[in-house]
Amino acid sequence: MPSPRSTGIHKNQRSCSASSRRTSGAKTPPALCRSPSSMALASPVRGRPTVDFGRPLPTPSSYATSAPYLHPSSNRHQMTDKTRSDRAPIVRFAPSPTGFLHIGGARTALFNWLYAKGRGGKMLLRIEDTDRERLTPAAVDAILDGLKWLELDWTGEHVSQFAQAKRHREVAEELLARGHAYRCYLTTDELDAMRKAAEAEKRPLTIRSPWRDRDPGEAPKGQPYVIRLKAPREGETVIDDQVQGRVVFANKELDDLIILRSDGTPTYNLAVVVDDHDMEITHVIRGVDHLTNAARQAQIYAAMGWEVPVFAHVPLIHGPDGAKLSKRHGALGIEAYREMGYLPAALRNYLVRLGWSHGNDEIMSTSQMVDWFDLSGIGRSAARFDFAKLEDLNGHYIRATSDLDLMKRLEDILPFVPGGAKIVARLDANTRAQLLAAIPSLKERAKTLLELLDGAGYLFAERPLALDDKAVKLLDAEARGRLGALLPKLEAADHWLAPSLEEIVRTYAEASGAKLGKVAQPLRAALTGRAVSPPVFDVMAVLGRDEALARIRDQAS
RNA sequence: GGUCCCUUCGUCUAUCGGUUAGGACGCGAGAUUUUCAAUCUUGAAAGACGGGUUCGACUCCCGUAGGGACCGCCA
Repeated sequence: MPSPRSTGIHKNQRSCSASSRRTSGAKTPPALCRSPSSMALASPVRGRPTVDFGRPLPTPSSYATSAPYLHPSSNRHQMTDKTRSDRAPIVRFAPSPTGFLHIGGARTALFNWLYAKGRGGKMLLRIEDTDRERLTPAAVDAILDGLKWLELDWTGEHVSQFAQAKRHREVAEELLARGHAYRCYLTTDELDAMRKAAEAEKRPLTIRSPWRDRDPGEAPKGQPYVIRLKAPREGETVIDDQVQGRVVFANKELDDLIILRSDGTPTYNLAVVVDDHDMEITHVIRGVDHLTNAARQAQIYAAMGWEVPVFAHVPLIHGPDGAKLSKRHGALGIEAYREMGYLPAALRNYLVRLGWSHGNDEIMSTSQMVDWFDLSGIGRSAARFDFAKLEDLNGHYIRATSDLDLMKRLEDILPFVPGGAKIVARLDANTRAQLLAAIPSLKERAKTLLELLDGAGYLFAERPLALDDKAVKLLDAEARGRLGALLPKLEAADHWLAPSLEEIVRTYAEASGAKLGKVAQPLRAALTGRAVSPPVFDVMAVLGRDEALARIRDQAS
């Protein structure tokens, strides 16, 4: 649905209407649109009415009832919200180190980074490594390298979630002590049986542990247990999401999530909540695949009486066929894009426009992105990855990059690209200077650094040149004869520069009654071994007098 | 299956309930041209479907269809 999100005003009108389900509107302080609809639903515990447990809860562990009722006409909600949105945001990028940094993660990081940068805030980096079995140490480096290559910086050192396990356990214990959690002695066998039964009866599985209300004294001594959150069974948990709008979950659909495993380690949802709270994260910007987690996390926040951060769940990136990004498509590590010859600025530009827009702006500098980026510009539908558009953008950025910078990028990727090692071996002061001189004409026609390198192939070719099929066709007897006639004129050139060489060739072509193409194409074939290349006069100039003449001589008759 | 989300040219998207529905990529044609690009001009190309609300709906509501996410002692 093309939802009206261009102006915060409109969105607010929408969200404040009684019929609307959505309450987002990041362009204006969220508080402004909270007034009638969400105020009444708001949990009065804290300023932010993100968690709503609706009607009074049956259990003593009721979260909402412990706090004093706040009359909707009070402006405290707005005050609190205002305070928060005026504060510089602290966001985080929190990848799990199970593999490389993929394209979706890169965009999430970008969005976080832009949001923080544009508001004087900061982005923190947290590695979600609580699952020790799936942890790959190399993955942490891959992620760090990927972010660095994309030029997305973060504040301070990256932190390990696992390192906080003790703190997570403390919070679980605190929840237990305060009656917001319980020890559950359900065995995996019992759990499996419940799953199978649910499947057989074709009813949804919602785990209802009998230990929730059992006397802890009945607990079997020495038997392993997990700690589950005593989640509310009635009412609703609502996420006021800056992208997804107001998303309501019926509490009866959510089961008591495990917060501490039987081995005493914290689970993801607990760890995330504790860390986000401790790191004073104000805005959680992540993929929609975490939307249901947000509901569960909101329950933990509520149980602890902590302030819930602003949530923004961004849609996922799909492959070209509309299905989830797989390894066959673009689910490559970010380093793969580097090795395919894409520029970080181009990738950033491409990624920022995937799911987010600023009017009709397509090509934008990083500082413009920082100025313009806003949560309200993010759409709700998934976007497909389109290499053609990325290539186009990359071409723009290649042309806009200075020759020296391009040279540097080229040398950076040379060790990784096919055939790169050979070029590296031949790079010396002389060839490097030649390459640099060739870049202006090369970058005009390259969409990736790889294409640029391919175009530079003539520089590193050795005599006698190998000719491709089209070049062979170009160099027929007539053409070779022309080259023979042209050769002495070129040898007599006063200056070996493109304009003077062009002058000589044009004069010859006119005198011999041939179209310029009839001379230029054979020249190109002789000089580069191909039918396609940068302008021949530039090629000659870059090659230098001796090499160019020698190559022509090789083919002339 | 349950819960939640989504649906404008092939793709990314714009659109304050009133527009000949705009832009970008890609595709076609032309100009330019020593090739290929680049550049310029130009063409084709979209509101999933069905109801409602309204003087008026791509826009708001409901339904249908299609797509996606989640449903672990993974993150």
